[in-house]
Amino acid sequence: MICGPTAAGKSAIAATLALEYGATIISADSRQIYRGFDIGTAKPGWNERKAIRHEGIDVAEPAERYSASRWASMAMAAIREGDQEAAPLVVGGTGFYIRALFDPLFEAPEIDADRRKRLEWFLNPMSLPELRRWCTAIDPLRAHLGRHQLVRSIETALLTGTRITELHASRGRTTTVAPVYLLIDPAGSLPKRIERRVDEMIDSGWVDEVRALDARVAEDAPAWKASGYRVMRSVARGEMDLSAARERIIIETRQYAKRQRTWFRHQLGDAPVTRLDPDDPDAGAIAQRWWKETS
RNA sequence: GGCCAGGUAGCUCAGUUGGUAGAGCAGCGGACUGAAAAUCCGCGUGUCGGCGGUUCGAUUCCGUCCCUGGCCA
Repeated sequence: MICGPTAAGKSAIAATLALEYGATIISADSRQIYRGFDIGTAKPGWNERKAIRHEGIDVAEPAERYSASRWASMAMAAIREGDQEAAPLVVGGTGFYIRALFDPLFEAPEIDADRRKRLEWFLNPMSLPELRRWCTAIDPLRAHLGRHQLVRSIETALLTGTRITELHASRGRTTTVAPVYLLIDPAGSLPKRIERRVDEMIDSGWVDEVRALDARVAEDAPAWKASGYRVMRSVARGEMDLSAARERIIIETRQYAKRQRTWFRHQLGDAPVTRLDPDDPDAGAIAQRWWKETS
């Protein structure tokens, strides 16, 4: 399990290990799942994908709403199918997905699509404080969360008759794999790395990619939520100039990396964590040692 | 050189009819159980350009100097 903030250099380290030991890489990245969103999500190139087996990339259409549980079952299947010679390397920055793999989500009761749609019709126009009030009444332990979580809490409680809070409590743990983390985080050089990577993306034709996507992908498709893509879309449409967009995207990416760091600081549980600074001259050796201890 | 407009938080600016100041953005910390690159929550002392003066008290008024932009020479 290799994790860390965006642009930290995870994939280079993962690729080295995967090549050397013939491991499969399972991408734990909620944006690389979308077909066509390549440059801005920093997908591995074709050569790399030819040399190393990758799972979890290009598995959904841009307009599809994906989910952590869907990712987790895909990843679990890939782990089971994989040959036993080399353990697969789960690598990515989507902490929530990774946690869903090792610490399974609660069993969600089926919700009737029609009823759900009708309820969302009612809930979606509500202001945040209003949603909060509803959630306080229905499932108070979740009333401090964000908009999406509030809606889901209310939906689940109303349409299944059971609160998410209760579903958590009653969930049976079915963990079959235990994570061993290699946390990659360049202490001070992350902002520079982010800046460099955004420039590389722009140089590789990101604007053209976005222009083509804009022509065929619905404006509100989930894939557009990948950071930078909405800003790039304004550039493609001539509403913003490239240098302003560049600044904005660098900021967005930094903010995302910060949220990732917060996640990895607190949400990894009791699992063993090896820290690796990619700027450390011994980085390669540390990665090797980590792999050997893991296998 | 003269005239005008400015100099307040990292940035863009607001404000104080004299009682030492606050927004947005940035930044920092946090939450997170089927949308997670998402969605949310919390955090603001800064020689109010420098030095003098008036005043019980000046970032605010006066003088002077410095800096920036514009116009005129």
